[in-house]
Amino acid sequence: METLAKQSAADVTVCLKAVSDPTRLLMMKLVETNELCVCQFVEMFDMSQPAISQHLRKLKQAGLVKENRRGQWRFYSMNQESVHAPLLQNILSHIEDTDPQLQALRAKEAPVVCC
Amino acid sequence: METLAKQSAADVTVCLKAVSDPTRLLMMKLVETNELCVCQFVEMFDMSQPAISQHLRKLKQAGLVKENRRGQWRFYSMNQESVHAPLLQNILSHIEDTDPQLQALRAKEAPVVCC
DNA sequence: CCCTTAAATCAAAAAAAATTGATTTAAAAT
DNA sequence: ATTTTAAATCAATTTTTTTTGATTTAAGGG
Repeated sequence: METLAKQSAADVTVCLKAVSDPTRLLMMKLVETNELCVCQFVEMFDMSQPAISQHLRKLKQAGLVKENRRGQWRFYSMNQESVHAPLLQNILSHIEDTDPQLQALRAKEAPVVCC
Repeated sequence: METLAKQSAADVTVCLKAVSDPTRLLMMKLVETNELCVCQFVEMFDMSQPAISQHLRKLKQAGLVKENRRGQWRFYSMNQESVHAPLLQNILSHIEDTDPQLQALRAKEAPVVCC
């Protein structure tokens, strides 16, 4: 059961550019099911807060994630309403769940103390 | 009927990086069915020969295309044996055939005089 | 052989993307 | 109101990617 939503080549490029960075691809994989806040990304990826924010900004600009403010935190999750959602899901489905990088990130996800 | 070949996130990134450039994405779409030589790409995309060669090099390094030498010409076509082929096909299937850029390129394809 | 042609390679320049440190915004809690 | 905390934004720097012009390689044809 696959939605084969077609788009222009230019649109596909927007999606691919957003997700062709290893950090952002993994971010999308994490956010496919979960909702995560910025501080969690910072801990998991061991990156500076502005760097994470910039990556999230690119994902948001491409329409791939949606932002959810709750208190002082901002949670990000996959934007299922996006034109890119079918293509993106498709791409993400090619990443094996046993991927070491992905598993390392998920291992860090639990013990987060913030938010 | 879809082969859902899974790969590591790092592998997926290799494929996405190769194809996240508008020129290279369209190159792959053209080469999905056809075999094209360098001089044809140069004419169709109206780009310098070294620029085209560099793009083809990236596609080849990622394993997305295969090279076929015939006389003084080199023909490129999609490498179906690649680990990335299933993902790539999937991505390409999201581009509509009515895409204006794609159609403009295909219109230029016929009157090529070289090779 | 020499000349032509196709296309790769190379080094340099230009353009685009990522990262950083500092600052700002804004929500909550005191 | 003031302080704290989360995260965005900004400007500057660094890194990566793309493009260019020149050169090289190699296949054919005379």
